[in-house]
Amino acid sequence: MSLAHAVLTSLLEKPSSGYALAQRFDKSIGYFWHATHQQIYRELARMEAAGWLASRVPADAGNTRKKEYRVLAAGRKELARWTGEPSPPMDLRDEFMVKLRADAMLAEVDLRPELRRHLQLHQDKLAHYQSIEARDFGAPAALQRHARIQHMILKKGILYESNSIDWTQDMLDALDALSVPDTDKATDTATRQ
Amino acid sequence: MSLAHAVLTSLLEKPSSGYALAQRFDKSIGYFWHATHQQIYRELARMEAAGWLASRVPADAGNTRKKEYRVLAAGRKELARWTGEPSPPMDLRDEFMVKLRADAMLAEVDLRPELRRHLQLHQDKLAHYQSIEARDFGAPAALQRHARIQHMILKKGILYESNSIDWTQDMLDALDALSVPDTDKATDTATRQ
DNA sequence: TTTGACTATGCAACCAGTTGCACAAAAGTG
DNA sequence: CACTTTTGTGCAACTGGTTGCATAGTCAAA
Repeated sequence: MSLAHAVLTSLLEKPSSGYALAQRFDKSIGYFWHATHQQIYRELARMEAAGWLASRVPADAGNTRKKEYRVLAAGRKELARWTGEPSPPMDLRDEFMVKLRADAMLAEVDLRPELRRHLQLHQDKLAHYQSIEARDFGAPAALQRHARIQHMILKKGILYESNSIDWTQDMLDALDALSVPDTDKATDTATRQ
Repeated sequence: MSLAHAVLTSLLEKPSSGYALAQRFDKSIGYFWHATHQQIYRELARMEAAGWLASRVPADAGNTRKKEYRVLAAGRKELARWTGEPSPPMDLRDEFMVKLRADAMLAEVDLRPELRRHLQLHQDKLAHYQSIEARDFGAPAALQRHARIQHMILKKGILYESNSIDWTQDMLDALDALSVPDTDKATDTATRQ
């Protein structure tokens, strides 16, 4: 169970309502752990029942059902415990790679338009990350521990996107090279591995 | 549903039993789409029911329950259809990044041993990918379409691992710098491994 | 010859994540 | 004033993935 811990971390950074949490999730921890509002509400309810969180009606609630959650000592302790556990290495689960591999066998679809679309998405995301970097980590001073670590995490995202841009471009070039040449329709098969 | 399509692709590359498929999965398509034997058997049963696959008892079955599956025209068609659909960009889901971020707030656990463990795992995986590359894609000739594409996919894995190695090393250096107070620079070369 | 490792398939229960829907107050817009 | 959008919470059903267990034949070594 680690959505719970992602939520705990986010709440530790700033006590919030479920809604605000869902919003924030998409643009910080959500880079490495996406979640829908449904999942978040469900986890908040569970964790409150487990005594990891407490909720209160915030000042700006009006007469809405808005609730603000904060982390209790038990939640903090659980988060520390979990943080010390070993993690499995991230599993890449890239649907598009499967499609490319399928197309390597079938050669029926031109995947270049989709590659170009992905290229654009990666470029947008990179630009977005870089603007966050400039805004939040531009000053070379102010290097507190938590800021340093968060900066490194953001850098991982930046690295990943740059990487993806380069690779996608190479893949496009390779497909161009394959589709231009005059002949050789090698579709059949018997592969290794 | 895309485990089904990953299985179709793999079967298209080579008709196999569920067991063999599960084995192979771990070292080819499995780099980008992991699955347990349970999932694979379940998908095979579903797809056979849907008429995408046919099974037969292979010659080397003895009197075991071994079955060999192959892709039928309907399965091929479905795979082509799916391949043409747009894919969502891969979602990174990295538990360890969440832990780092939690530790940025808590500062209770030393995550460097775990980082070193991950560094080793990435290095092993990179070495493994590179040995596959040397074995299967070493010859600069023989560049058939499907081999070119598969090589590019492998390269994506290589790029990702190199990337991860660099970043993990940087993160270790950053944590070293943070844990040694006041003495600027002293740790520069101390931790290179 | 029994034990253990490996090949091979599968059921059942569970847990996590997704989707569709519904409700309701607040704030902005024509 | 009516209308839409945004903020905010939540249930129910479903799908996909994981875990534990059960079964059974083959093969090699103790």
